[in-house]
Formats: sequence, C-alpha cells, structure tokens
Amino acid sequence: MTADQILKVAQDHFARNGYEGATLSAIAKDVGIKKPSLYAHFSGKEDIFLHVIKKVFQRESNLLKTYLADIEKPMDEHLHGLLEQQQTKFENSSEFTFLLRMSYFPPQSLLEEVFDLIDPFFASFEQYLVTYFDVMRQRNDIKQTRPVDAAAAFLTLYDGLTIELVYGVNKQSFQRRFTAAWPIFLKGIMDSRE
Amino acid sequence: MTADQILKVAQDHFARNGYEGATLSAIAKDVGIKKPSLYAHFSGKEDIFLHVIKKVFQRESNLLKTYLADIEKPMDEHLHGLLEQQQTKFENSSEFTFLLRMSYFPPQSLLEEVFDLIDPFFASFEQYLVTYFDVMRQRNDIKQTRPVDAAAAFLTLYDGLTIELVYGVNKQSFQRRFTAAWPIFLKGIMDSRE
DNA sequence: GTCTATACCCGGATAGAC
DNA sequence: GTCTATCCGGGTATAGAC
Repeated sequence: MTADQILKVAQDHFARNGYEGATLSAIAKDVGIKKPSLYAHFSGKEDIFLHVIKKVFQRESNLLKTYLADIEKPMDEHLHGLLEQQQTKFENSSEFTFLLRMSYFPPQSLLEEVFDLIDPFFASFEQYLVTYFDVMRQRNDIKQTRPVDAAAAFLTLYDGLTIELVYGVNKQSFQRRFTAAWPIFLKGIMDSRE
Repeated sequence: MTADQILKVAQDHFARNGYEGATLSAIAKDVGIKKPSLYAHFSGKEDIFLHVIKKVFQRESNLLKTYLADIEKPMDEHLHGLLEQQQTKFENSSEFTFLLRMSYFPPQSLLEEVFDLIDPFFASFEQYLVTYFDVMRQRNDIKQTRPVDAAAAFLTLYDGLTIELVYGVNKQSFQRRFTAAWPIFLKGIMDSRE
C-alpha cells in the first residue's frame, strides 16, 4: 500500500532532517510519486507527521509496559537497566532517535498536537511505574517512600538524563550524569521519609 | 538605535509565536520600517534570533552566578529556592519563558547554533555548582558525595524539573514532581557513598 | 480513486534606486 | 539606511487525464 510506504519514507526523512527540514517533494521522490499525489493519501504534511509519530509513541509505550512488567530482577538492577538502555537505543535505533528528537524538539507549528501525544504517553509510563513500585514496596525493596513519589522522582531522573542524551555534546556527558545521579537517587529512594 | 529596537521587538515576537511563527514582516511593521530594511542591520532572520538568544542566555547566566555566590543560607533552603524560583520565573517573566522555549524547542534549522550557546551556559552553571558544593562540603553540609557528583546530580534534577515546567499540562505537575523528587535528592546527596 | 500539471500564496532574501 | 520591485522555494489547492 502506498500510504504505508509514504509513512515509512517520511519517518526516515523526519528522523534525519527534522520536521521543517523534510520536504514533501523529497519524500514523494523517494516513494516514487509526485508531490501532489501525497494529498490523495493524507491531507498534508502535518497529517503525515502525526500519523508517523503516533505509531512510534505507541510502540515505545508498549516496550516500556513490557519492560516494567518484569518483576523478577532486583529493583536496583532493573531500573538501572531501563535508564542505561536509553543510551543504547539512542545510539542504535533511528526510530528512537526520531522519537526523542520530535518529543524534545517538536515542530513549533504542531506543539499542541505533539503535547497531546506526549501527555498520555507519560501518564501511562507513570502508571506502569506506580504499579511497579507498589510491588517493590510489598517486597520491601523500598520502605518508606510512597510508590507515587518514587514514580514521580524516577520520571524526573528519566527526563533529566534523557534531555542530556539529546543535548549532550558527547557520549560521556550522559554517562557522567548517570553515574553521579543514580546512586543518589537510589539512596534517596531506599530510605527517605517525609 | 534601530538595531536595538529590532532586537527588542523580535524577542517579543519569538517568545509569543516561536521562531517559525515570527515573521519578518510583522517585526518590521512593529518597529515601523519595511521588511527589507531589516537587512541593513542584520544578515537575516537567523542573525536576529541569535543576537536575541545570546543576550538572554548571558543575563540568565549572570543571575545564576549571583545566586550561587551566596553561601550564607543553609544549603537545603538555598538549593530548594533555586528550583522553586524556576516556576515563579516561568510564570512571570516573558524573557524566561522565551529562554526555556527556545532552549527546549529550538528552531530546527538552528539546532547547532543553539547548542553552541547552551553548552557553555550549562558548563558555567555546573562550574558554579561545583564551587558551591565545595564550600558546602568544607562546611560539612554534605559529607560523602563529591562536589562534582553533587553538581551533576543537581543538574539532572534541574533539567528533569524544568522540562516538566515546559511540557507539564498544568502547574500541579511541576509541584508534584518537585515535592516527590526533592527529599529523595536531598537524602541521597547527604549520605550517599560510592 | 490515483496520478500529473500547473497555479497560488506566503515568507525569507536580494538588487538597485534614492 | 530605507524603500520598491522581484526572485525563489516550500506547502497547498484544483483541474483534469487515465
């Protein structure tokens, strides 16, 4: 189907050149059609973009859900792994690069729409985390910290590290922050009382 | 001087409409000249934007420097205040809103250039923090955590909270994360050992 | 219903007269 | 330094062939 082909090619262009940098002419050319033909399948550039980013968010949300459903591994290791894999994915998956780039540098003409996607995404993420920390608390891996607070704090750490991934000049900058912040977070979560 | 007037008007337009949303015609009109006359003062839209953002970063950097030079107040209170004022500034200062908006959603055509401004900004910020934590350690407000790690962790918290400010759906979302993450950070920084 | 051709609009940029 | 006139290139819209 041509529509799928368009989305695939478009995702690639958006990932490499950003929203504004991607031109409909170039996308059409790669698909093997002319620019106006795109309008037979989508109502315009925004429409194409929103279709692409929607799918990508959906896939990422599922990945997180699956990851956090695993409660076998020790909490420390498991959460550490979640943050660590951010870097791996950032370096190896162009889809993930696209996701981050469009999350943190969304096209300004589509701020509202992108927010409407990000909002439920993080809401689910937080929900998975609360559920996860609930189990961890029952298991006594955390004691005093409430699951909702642990989740909120973890998300803050997650955001802070991820933004460094996108902004960081070199790969070491993420590692430096991760190495510094992780033990502090862990220590804080294990016995902070309010 | 006309050039200064242009920058002033432009900052306003960028803050309200974003980079792409701001048009040279509108800026020129507000200044009281015609569009091509702008080119007598600046080489183009990018040039205008970069002049504006440069000044804004410079001012913000100075504010941070001054704030962190004060070592009289208790560390806890002082750092808490630094994070807290992010929200206040975000709500009340259009210049700060501009700063955050352009830091976290920079024009995609200018990613490189904006990065080149942000990089030294955060480098200085980190340096002020290291110096600050050095004093705090001598004063025994922190014990085991190395100043460089405390600084990196604080910056991660700072970023994680700030991004929530920009993205957060409502004002409560920042407060929720702040309330959850702050005691965890504080506890972690006060007695984490490596 | 999918494509091509073509025209329109608008924003950034440039040339050249004054 | 400011203007008028003009160019260029991107997204958008429509007419019409097949």
